[in-house]
Amino acid sequence: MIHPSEQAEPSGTDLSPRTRAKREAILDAAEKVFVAEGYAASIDRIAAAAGVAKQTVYSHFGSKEGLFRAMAEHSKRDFATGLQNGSDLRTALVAFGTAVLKRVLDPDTLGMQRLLIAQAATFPDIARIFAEVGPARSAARLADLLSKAMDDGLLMRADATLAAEDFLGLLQGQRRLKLLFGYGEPPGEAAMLQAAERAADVFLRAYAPG
Amino acid sequence: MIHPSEQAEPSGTDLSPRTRAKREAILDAAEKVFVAEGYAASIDRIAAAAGVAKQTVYSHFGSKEGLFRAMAEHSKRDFATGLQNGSDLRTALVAFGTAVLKRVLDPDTLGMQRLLIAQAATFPDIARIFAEVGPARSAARLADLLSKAMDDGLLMRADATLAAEDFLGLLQGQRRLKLLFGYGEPPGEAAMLQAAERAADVFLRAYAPG
DNA sequence: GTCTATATAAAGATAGAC
DNA sequence: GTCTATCTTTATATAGAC
Repeated sequence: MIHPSEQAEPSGTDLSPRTRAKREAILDAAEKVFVAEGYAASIDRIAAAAGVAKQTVYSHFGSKEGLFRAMAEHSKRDFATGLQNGSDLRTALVAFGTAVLKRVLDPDTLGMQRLLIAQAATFPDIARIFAEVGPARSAARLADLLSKAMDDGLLMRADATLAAEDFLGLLQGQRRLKLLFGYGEPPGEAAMLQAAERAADVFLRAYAPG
Repeated sequence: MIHPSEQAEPSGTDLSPRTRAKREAILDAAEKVFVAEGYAASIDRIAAAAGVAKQTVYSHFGSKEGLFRAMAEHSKRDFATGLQNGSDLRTALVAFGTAVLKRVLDPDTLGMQRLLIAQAATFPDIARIFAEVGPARSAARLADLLSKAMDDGLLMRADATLAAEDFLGLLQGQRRLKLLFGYGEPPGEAAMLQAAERAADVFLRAYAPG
């Protein structure tokens, strides 16, 4: 049951502007409605939210599963977190940590995380891809930074990948999990900065050279 | 729409053994089927898995929501993690850490976690209760232990609650999250022990006294 | 309390006109 | 490509007999 529209990013250039606009509207509506109501959300509601007919949704995406996959793909853009070089280690860690928290604790992002976790058993590949593009990529960049810091004698010698895991663990603590369970409120900017500073300090104590 | 059977643990003693047995069978089946298929699972399937008629499910729990709540309540039993005193600090941390990992990374438990996270928006109270009974209670006990260790000069003076968060963060890293997303395989006993030892070592370095 | 049989509503998916 | 109208299946929930 492979539908031509179910391929990865099929929205090439051979579509009229009007068609492209509708396609985008459907994907945006799907993201909003799926996040709000889960996979149980009906195509009817998504079509209504997008301002199109239900059949238009099926013309574009073939099935509910096709729409879901396209939506996940569509919302995957720029999920990794950058890393600024040049500054001293603590500053870089704090900046990186704040950026990560800002992304993973954002209410909308949390909704998408819940949705993907909920469907992890049904669509294993989708959630997996998300897990790879998000945390894994950030962790790899961080490991690079830490590895260089070890070379420079700023940190004790250790497995840089594990050290990166440690920093991310310290950074997020149980907060992200709790928020996924709906427990507690998302922290503001100030609280996120504070958490990143605390994580950096604890991490630097643990990995102090000598 | 309050149904008498939707109260907390209504299965008192005023039920025949046969009735109680069916009730238990339904709750067990509900746990299994809900975890496997999500909240989208049909009452039909649950009734079939329990070996009872659909109507029997409704007699006991009134509605799908009532059944879901009762199931969550039912599966909540003994979710907190014990803590052994007496041994030295590192040993206690490793034992505690291993016990926590064994619980939160267990495949069945992960399924329940996914289910509750998926329904966090629909039934905020349920997921919240789970978050409280599980991690929060364990964290509180750990904080007690750490507080005493600080009094004894085994750790530097610090906020014990935050220190407990740090240890739990180091312990779980990104592994729990990744598993929730369906990424990677659950670790075996040896890997969990190793992770707990690593977390303990990093933590003790970060919180070394003086 | 427990079963079989049924009412009713809603959702995924399709047909056919423009 | 997009719409309106419709088919078909399945799910929640209920009625009534034992």
